[in-house]
Amino acid sequence: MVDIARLAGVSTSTVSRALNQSSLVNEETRIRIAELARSLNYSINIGAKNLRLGQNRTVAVVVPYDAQTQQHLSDPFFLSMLGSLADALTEQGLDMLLSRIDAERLDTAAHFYDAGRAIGIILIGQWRHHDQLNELASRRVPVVVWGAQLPQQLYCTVGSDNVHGGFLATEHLLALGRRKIVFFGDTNLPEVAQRFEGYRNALAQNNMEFDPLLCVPVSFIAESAKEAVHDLCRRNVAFDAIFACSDLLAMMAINTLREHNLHVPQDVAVVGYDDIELARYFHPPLTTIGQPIQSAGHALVNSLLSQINGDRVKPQFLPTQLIVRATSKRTALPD
Amino acid sequence: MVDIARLAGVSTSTVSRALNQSSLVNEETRIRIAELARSLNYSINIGAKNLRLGQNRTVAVVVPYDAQTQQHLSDPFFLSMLGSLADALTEQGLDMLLSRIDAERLDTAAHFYDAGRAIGIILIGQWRHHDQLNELASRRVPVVVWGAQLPQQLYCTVGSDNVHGGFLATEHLLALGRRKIVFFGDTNLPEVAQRFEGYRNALAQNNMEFDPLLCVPVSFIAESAKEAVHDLCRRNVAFDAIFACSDLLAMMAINTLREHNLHVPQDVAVVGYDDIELARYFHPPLTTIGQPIQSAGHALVNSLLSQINGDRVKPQFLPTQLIVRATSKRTALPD
DNA sequence: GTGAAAGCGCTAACAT
DNA sequence: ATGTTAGCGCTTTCAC
Repeated sequence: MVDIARLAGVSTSTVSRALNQSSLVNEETRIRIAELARSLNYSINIGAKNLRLGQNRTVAVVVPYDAQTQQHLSDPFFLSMLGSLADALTEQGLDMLLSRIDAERLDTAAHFYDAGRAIGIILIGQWRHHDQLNELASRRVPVVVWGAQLPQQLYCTVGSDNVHGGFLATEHLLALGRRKIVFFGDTNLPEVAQRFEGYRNALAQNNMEFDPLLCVPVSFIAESAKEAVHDLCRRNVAFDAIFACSDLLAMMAINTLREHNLHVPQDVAVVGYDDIELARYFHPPLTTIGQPIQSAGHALVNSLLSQINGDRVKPQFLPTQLIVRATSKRTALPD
Repeated sequence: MVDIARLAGVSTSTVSRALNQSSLVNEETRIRIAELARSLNYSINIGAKNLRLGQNRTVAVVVPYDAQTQQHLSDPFFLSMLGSLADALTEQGLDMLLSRIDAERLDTAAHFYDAGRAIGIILIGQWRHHDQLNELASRRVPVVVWGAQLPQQLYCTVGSDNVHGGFLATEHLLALGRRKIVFFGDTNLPEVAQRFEGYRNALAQNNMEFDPLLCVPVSFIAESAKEAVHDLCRRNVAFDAIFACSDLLAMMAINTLREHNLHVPQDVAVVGYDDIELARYFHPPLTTIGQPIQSAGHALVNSLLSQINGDRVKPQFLPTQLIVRATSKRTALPD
């Protein structure tokens, strides 16, 4: 900037004002300075500007990385979420600092805020550490979490209506006449627990008893669905439907069923969760529960900004929607 | 920091030194300061530190966004790449600033560098603007591009060996006895053009003539593969194999072939490109060309760092590999 | 309309 | 081993 000032024959104050479109500066000099800056490929140093202004336009987006189950960025659902966030942040003129942290230490996400790197944190997935997130919130670190709303929650979440989603999926399978519906998911994770709650609600509403044998604790990595199916077959568990907590699990389950010579949807109907882009292209096209990813990005960013703005923000639910495709088509049931 | 200094009864210099593990500071006071800092959730302000030191540990990762074809972050391949980059950057203690830019204005990516936000740029995909990238490089903006090596290239690329990949795929199909191999891809894109070159090389090596009818300009969005297949069938073009430039295109093509009652691999063998995670889970499991994504992240980051370090860096090729699965199984050819 | 000077939070000579 | 001081690149009072 000092170079520009010298070349333009003015002081740095004037250059600063010119480059910030101040109305106090002469139109003619402003243009001269602007052109000089462009020809030198000069841009204002954002770091210095932020330091001086005590401001910042960066948001940290943090994807927890589960060392145990290895589900990190592998699920396409995350990618859609990142895309949606990138759009929403760009719209607000915010930059996105992307990072991964150990899912067991969600509290470390605060570092970006403490170190002044970011004005707030968007955490994709809440995993098992409700307590750590509460601690962040009580420290007044601006944070929004994509996940489920839990009792005694101090932090702000945005998430889809998991209970309703689980209910929709199960109700749909029941309406098809399926009676032995397997649930695939790790109920230790809050979101999955809520989907499971919806599953049980649907059963209860249809006066059906819940069979613990049919609830299989499957992590989010695809291989675990494969093993789960093998296991069910090995143990001769009778089932005529699967509700899987992610599309990836559903797809993997379908492929594994095929190995056991079980047909989808004739022998086993399958419903997934997320409605990732590939669900539509899968064979057979996958019935699933859609989450409104586009709104998700905006909702997360808006919540964060309100919070930074000092407003009290409430957890937010986004609607879920049943998308019926071929894996749950009505067919003559095998006996 | 001044607060900590006051509370610890020392000067800010001492606090600074203590927090930076300087050996000049008394062990006892260092511990006292460290504990004070922890209890106050204090972290050094990175912006100020960077300003003072004239350093920076942030790399901008830029994903061009093609307004025309809308391929932005939708391809799972990008996600793997982001994951790989996140790993490689973290390993080096670098932060990742993620953003999307208009694919027609790749030069705007330099802004992050000019504004001091990042020490360099990693661009995922080179698209159509070789010239803009050359301009960046001649301005000495540290930049590495995931893409193809082109003639008269001033910037550094890292990419898979596309020519070889295209060759492998085509050679494989020819070895299966396929004779009318359709190529799906937009040869305006350098990487695709190279895969096409490999395709033609394989044909030439087998003394086969290239039929322009069989080269279909398909963009990277899935829907275009669908239309392309419909179009081929409508025009009664005879073909017995497809080599698609991405797995997504291959999958979509397979689904569309099914609508035309064409069986994969019996009627039409299919080979994709990328080996995305879902390729293995698809039905039938997809034969494809694998790119070493894990090494890709490291290669990109290392190239960038060498460049910043002042070394001359050369474009880098990563090996491609044929992964044979079910969509190209040897079968009795229909006549 | 423009310039001089102070200060954002930090570190590194240079003292002591 | 610790304190003093200057300055990183910028913006913004306060003068003129």
